[in-house]
Amino acid sequence: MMASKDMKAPPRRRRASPVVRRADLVAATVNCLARLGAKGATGREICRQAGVSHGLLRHYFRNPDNLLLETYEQLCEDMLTQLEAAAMPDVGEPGEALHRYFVAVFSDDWAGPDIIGAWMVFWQQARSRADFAAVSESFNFRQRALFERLVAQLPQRDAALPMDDAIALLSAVLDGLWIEFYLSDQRTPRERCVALCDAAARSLFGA
Amino acid sequence: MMASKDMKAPPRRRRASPVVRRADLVAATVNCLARLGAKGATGREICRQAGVSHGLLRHYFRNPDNLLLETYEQLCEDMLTQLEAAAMPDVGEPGEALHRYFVAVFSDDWAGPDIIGAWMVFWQQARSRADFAAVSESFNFRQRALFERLVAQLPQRDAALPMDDAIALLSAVLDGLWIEFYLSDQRTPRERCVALCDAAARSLFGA
DNA sequence: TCACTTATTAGACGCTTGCCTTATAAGCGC
DNA sequence: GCGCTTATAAGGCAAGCGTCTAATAAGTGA
Repeated sequence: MMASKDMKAPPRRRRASPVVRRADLVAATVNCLARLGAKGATGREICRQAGVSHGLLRHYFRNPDNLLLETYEQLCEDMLTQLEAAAMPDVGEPGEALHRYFVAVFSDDWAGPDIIGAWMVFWQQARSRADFAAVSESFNFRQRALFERLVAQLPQRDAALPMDDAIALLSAVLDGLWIEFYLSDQRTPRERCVALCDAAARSLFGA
Repeated sequence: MMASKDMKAPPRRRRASPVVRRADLVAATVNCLARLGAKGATGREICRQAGVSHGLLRHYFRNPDNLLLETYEQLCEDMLTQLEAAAMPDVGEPGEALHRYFVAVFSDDWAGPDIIGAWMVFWQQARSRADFAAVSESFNFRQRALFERLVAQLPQRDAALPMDDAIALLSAVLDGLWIEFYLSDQRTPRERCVALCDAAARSLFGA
C-alpha cells in the first residue's frame, strides 16, 4: 500500500508580507527578463522563478503587464537613488564626482547584462505604451538633472560648445557605451568604458 | 438553397518566386517587430501580416527563430550597403562624407521607430544566442571599418585623444543618440541628432 | 482558543502558438 | 494541352499562456 497515497501535499505556504512578496515578484521579473528576454518573461514563468503559484500574480498585480510596469518604476527608482548616492558627496577635486558617477553607471549593479537586457524591453514598451513612456520620461528628466548638477561643478572653460549640446553628447556617450558594453564586455571592458567617459568629459568640457 | 454552399473558397493562391516570398516574410517580420515587439512577432502573426498561410513559413524557413535571424542579416546588409553608398563618394570638403553618413544614419530608413525597435530585439538575442551574436559582431566590425575610413579623411589635428578612443566615442555618440531619438523624436528631433553628431566630430577630432 | 481576514494554491477554460502532415492547384517543360 | 514539380493552404495536436474561480491554510485579534 502506498503509505502516502493521497497526502494533499500542501508543499509550502509560508506567508509573507505583501511588500516582501511584491518585491520578490519584481526581482523575479528582472531575472526572467534577463534570462529569457521579453518573450520568455511570462507571468507563469515569473511566478515559477519566484517560487510561488501562478495564481499569486493576480493577487498582487492586475496582470503581467502591470507587474512589468512596476518593475520598471522600481528599477528606475533604485538606479537613480544609487547613482545619486555615489556621486553626490562633493569631496575631492571638481570632476571627481562625475567620475564616481561613471563608475556607478558601469558597476555590476547597473550595467550587468540582465539589467541592460531588461532595460531594452522597457524601452520598447515605452514606444507603444503611454504608461511606460511616462516612466521613461520621468526617469530621463531626473537623470539629466543629476547630470547637469555634476557638470556644473566643473571649472568653466571656453564655450566652444553650448552647454546643452555638451550635456546631450556626454549623455549619449554613456548610453552608447552602455550598449556597447552590453553587446560584448570582452570587446569593451568595464574599465575602458569608464576611461572613455572620462576622456569624453575632458574633451567636451575642457581638460 | 445556398447557392455557394461548399465553394472550397481557394481565396488566392498567386504563386510567387521564392526570393520574393522570402523577402515578403522578412519585411513582414520587421513590421511585426515594430508594431508588436518581440513578444508579438510570432510566426503566425508574421504570416498573417504577409498575407500568406501559416504553413508557408515552414516551407521557407526552418522555424520562426530562423526567420528572425535571416531578417537580422538582411537588415544589416541593407543598412551597411546604404550607409556606404551615402558616404563613399569622396566629394566636397573633408568631413562632408562623415556628415552625409550621419544624415543617413538618422534618415527615416534607418532610424525609423520600427527599425530601432527591431534592432533592440536583435541586440537582446545577440546576448544569448551565438548565431545572432555572430551577425552582430560582423556588422559591428564592418560598420567600424567604414567609420574609420571616413574619419581618416579628416585633417589630422593635435592628438589630444588617441585615435581609437575618439572613434569609439563618436561611435558611442551615434548609438546613444539613436536611442534617444527612438525614445522620443519630439525631445530630440532628427536634425538636432545630426547637428550633435557634427559637433561631436568637431570636438573630438578638432575643428 | 476561536473566528475572521487574506495570502496562497490549484484547477478549469478558451485561446494562441509552433510543429507536422496532408491535400490542392499554379505554373513550367514537353 | 498534359504532367511534374513545388508553392500554398489548411487542419490536427500538444503545450503554454492569461484569466478567473473556488478551495485551503496561515496569521491575527479578541
